[in-house]
Amino acid sequence: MTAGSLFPNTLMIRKLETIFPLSTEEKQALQNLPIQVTTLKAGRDIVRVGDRPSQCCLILEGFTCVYKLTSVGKRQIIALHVPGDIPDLQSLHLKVMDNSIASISPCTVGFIQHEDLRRICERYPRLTAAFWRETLVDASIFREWLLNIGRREAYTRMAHLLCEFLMRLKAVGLVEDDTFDLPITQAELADVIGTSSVHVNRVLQALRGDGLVQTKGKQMVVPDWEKLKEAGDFDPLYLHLEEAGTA
Amino acid sequence: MTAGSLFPNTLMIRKLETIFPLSTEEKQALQNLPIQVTTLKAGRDIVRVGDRPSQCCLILEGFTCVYKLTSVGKRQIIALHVPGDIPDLQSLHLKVMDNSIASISPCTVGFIQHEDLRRICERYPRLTAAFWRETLVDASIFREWLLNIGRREAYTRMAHLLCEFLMRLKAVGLVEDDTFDLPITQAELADVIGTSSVHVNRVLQALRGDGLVQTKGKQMVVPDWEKLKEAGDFDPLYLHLEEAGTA
DNA sequence: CGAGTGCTTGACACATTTCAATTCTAGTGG
DNA sequence: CCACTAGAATTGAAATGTGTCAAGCACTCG
Repeated sequence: MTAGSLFPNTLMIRKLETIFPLSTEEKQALQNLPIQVTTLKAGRDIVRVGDRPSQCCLILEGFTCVYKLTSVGKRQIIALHVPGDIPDLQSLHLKVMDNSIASISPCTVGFIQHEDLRRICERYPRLTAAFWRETLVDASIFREWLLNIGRREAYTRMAHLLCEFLMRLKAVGLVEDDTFDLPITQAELADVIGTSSVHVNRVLQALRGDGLVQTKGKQMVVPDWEKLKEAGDFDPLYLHLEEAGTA
Repeated sequence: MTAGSLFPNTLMIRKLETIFPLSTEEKQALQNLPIQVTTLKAGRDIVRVGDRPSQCCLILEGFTCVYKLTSVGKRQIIALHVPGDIPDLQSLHLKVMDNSIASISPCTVGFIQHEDLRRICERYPRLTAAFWRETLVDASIFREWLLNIGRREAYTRMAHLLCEFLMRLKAVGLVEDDTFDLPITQAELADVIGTSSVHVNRVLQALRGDGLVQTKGKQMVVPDWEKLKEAGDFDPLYLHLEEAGTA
């Protein structure tokens, strides 16, 4: 699963291209973007609240999360990002970070300078649109998470999250036989769905008991996609994957 | 409070201009945007999930909300919008609406065709940036709401919401003497902060009892901003108002 | 003045949190 | 290769925030 090892930017190109085909020139421009690749252990901050970054961070391998803290130290994970995502693309236009970003699993990430991104956006307006759209899909996921956390109970929330993960990982080729890696701790899952880790544990047991998921260590198996979808009240519309290629 | 009555677009221009000054040409282009103005009663849908709009909706007067429904009919309000906002700007790049938008109070709204917006974005890249930024601020608010709903209890959530409202309404000149109109039902407030209307009622009583807000009908008075801020665990960073004009 | 809608209140049910202890697991160094 | 250990998962029991139900009250508007 060493996605995009030859050219780190390939992952990003493939993803942007699912929206509308890119010209050779546009692809070339993306391919030539200078990118500085780094590896990280799990649980390391990549960007912090209050930072004024001059670069964006492209996930190449592993998982990262966007999180915020309450003044009493409670953590809410706002978003999970998988290879191909740019979790702080917003920083291109919002000077100060209003959230932190951390690695959840060991990660490879690449940093791209804002100025370089701005340059190719100026030259290729369609790339601007593509990047803009990326941030809009992120926002759409936030909206669904708000519904999920605000109006569904923990069992459903968790099922919903698993559905989303399955679909998003499938989209980047990280699912085989309804099985995917979920290198994330129960305490972290709790921070995602806004409950306690104890409750996450119980909810996962219930889901397993109902035959909706099986766990093999860090691996998740979804034996019955339709059943999980129903349990999670899941409609993939908000991921805006369908409309890809319909430009 | 008939904001922007002469030229409906003026409101939008004023808001975009808080980010960086616009050239006469850019302002002219915005001013000339064809816009179709309509008035609405409270509680009317403006756009619905599944729609594929060919226009965006600019709020001129009144309040609107973005909402989503659970399959069992529970509603979560994802966002509240005030005059000057464009709640479905996302539709410029996401074909299918993943949420609905409704008026909360009687409203005046203006519709702007996507093609017109696209045209001036092509011609004036800085306007693209400005619109993009608008959607990024929306997303930032989603993030804060996720923290709010996921990790704070109802009392704090409500205080936080009031803080946000006060600041956002101040930014568009709709606050006088720490007083602002909140033409929104308790049931709707419940849908905003993800609780029941009964609980909203009790929480509001508690806030009043603690001297954090006073209510005069539909009006809200905030006698002690610092105290409310603390009660709401509120830090305005996420609204990205400060950095305006620092271009 | 009636009617409807929104607000308020009380009592009870229940999902979820918190605390605390125990078991399991993976990674480390000897 | 095994003992050791820190972190993660699991379990139980009690505390609590919040939802639900149901009824009464109070506006507002025609």
